[in-house]
Amino acid sequence: MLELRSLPTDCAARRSDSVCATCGARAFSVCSSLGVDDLAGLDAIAERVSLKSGEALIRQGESAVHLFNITSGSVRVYKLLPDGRRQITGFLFAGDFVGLATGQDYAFSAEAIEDATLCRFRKADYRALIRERPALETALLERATHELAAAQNQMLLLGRKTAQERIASFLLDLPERDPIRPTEAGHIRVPMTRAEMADYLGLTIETVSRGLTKLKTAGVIRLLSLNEMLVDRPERLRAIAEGEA
Amino acid sequence: MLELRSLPTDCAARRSDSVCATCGARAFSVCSSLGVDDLAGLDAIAERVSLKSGEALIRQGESAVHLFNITSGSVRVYKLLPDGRRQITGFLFAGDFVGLATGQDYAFSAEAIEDATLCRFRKADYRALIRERPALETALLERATHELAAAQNQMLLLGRKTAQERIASFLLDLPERDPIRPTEAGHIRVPMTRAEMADYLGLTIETVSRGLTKLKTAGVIRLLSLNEMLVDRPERLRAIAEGEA
DNA sequence: CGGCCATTTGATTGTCATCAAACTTTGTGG
DNA sequence: CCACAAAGTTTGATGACAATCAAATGGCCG
Repeated sequence: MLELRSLPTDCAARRSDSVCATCGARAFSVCSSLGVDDLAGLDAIAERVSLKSGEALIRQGESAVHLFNITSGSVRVYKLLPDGRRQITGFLFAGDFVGLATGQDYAFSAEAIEDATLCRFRKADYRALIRERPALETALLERATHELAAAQNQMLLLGRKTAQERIASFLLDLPERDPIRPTEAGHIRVPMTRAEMADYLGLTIETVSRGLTKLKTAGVIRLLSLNEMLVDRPERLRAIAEGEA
Repeated sequence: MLELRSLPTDCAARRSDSVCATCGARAFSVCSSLGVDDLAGLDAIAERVSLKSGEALIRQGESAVHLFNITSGSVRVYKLLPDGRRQITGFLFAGDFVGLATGQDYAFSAEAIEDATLCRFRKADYRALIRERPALETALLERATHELAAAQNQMLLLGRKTAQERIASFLLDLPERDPIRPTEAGHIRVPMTRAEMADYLGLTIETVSRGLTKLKTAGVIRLLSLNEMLVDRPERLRAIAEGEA
């Protein structure tokens, strides 16, 4: 199911968010995403993985042997209850890591929500590498604490915000997480479906749809297509997200 | 407001969860909590802090100069919405760190929910120390990833579980987070109020109270006092928590 | 063009919040 | 040690927001 190729060695040289000529990946590479200059060691232990929309890279309960860094595309991370209820705990984009958590088995699943490319590492290899490169570990710790802060925000959203507030918050957060910046300001790329938004926001599809319609009717946003929105009144959106309306 | 004393140097030697003769702290010390042997350097930059129940150690929005490790007692970490709605993002106990997140200002508040003692570090000092001791950073990264996994569980709880499932989940998780183990199995120490439980579970006080009463009526738990419970049917509690009932 | 799936819109229901009051525990001072 | 006040908790009645059930519309791909 996973299409594998070896990682071109000069990928370590990529620092910008432009296209990499060798491996064709858009956006950030592992190296640039960590802000570390010389990570030649990473190439040696990395495999390149291509996923089509919907394909899984991590399955809850399986042995946690790999660790991934997203090169392009988007990924959903989620947990399931026995009866099938799903909570998406995060959307990940180019530059993000998946599977860092220690532990015998994966405690979550991860799937591409659009075609994606990734770098794959064996955890054992990666741990060995880290021992020689403290800068790598520092960068990872910084990332982990950022993710923890984001997780706390999401808990506030899920525990205490109304449906309308959750939707507004989501529209504000999404563009600053996604490294693919659209040309126009206020333009939001929405690579996920309504069902995925709902499972991320702790709502149903219908409530998400109604909430977006309400924002549209209020003149706060425009729905350019199912996957593209335009924020006409960002200050209004911000006020709604914080419950000040 | 904060009572400060210098940290006795031999605190670094503590490895068990017993009482420290020198500084009087119960449970884990910084050192034992990280599983690192020789952390003499930490003592040099640590201050000892005592808090009475309700006192704050971190205030949302203030400059993030300090970092804490809890020596004894319990702490609530929370975020507020402008209109006062509160989400408690976690309860912390002896051995836990608070304030690791990078960033100019604290993005949350933290207060003691019962009398507590802590070790306080200046972030700048602590960063300098880390540079010389990679083992410390490794331990912190491990902790951070554990906390991330816990945060994902909490998102599942807040986004997709019913009131009854949330309460059952909470009663199952609490004892394994709290290092103070009661003598009897199935005995749960509940150092927080119903209001705090509610703000952690995304519910109201009334719903929490009703849920506990329901568990009691069903013969799943007994309420020994407001702050002590006994689980009579753990398998039942687990089934409820996972939505299998 | 037709079929399928995702999304939107509408009607109704249910769970939990809100409002309200009684009860219990805790701490304080006489 | 008891009496009282204050805070926290439980229990009850009602209401609101979002879920569920249901149907129509719209977009996409063969």
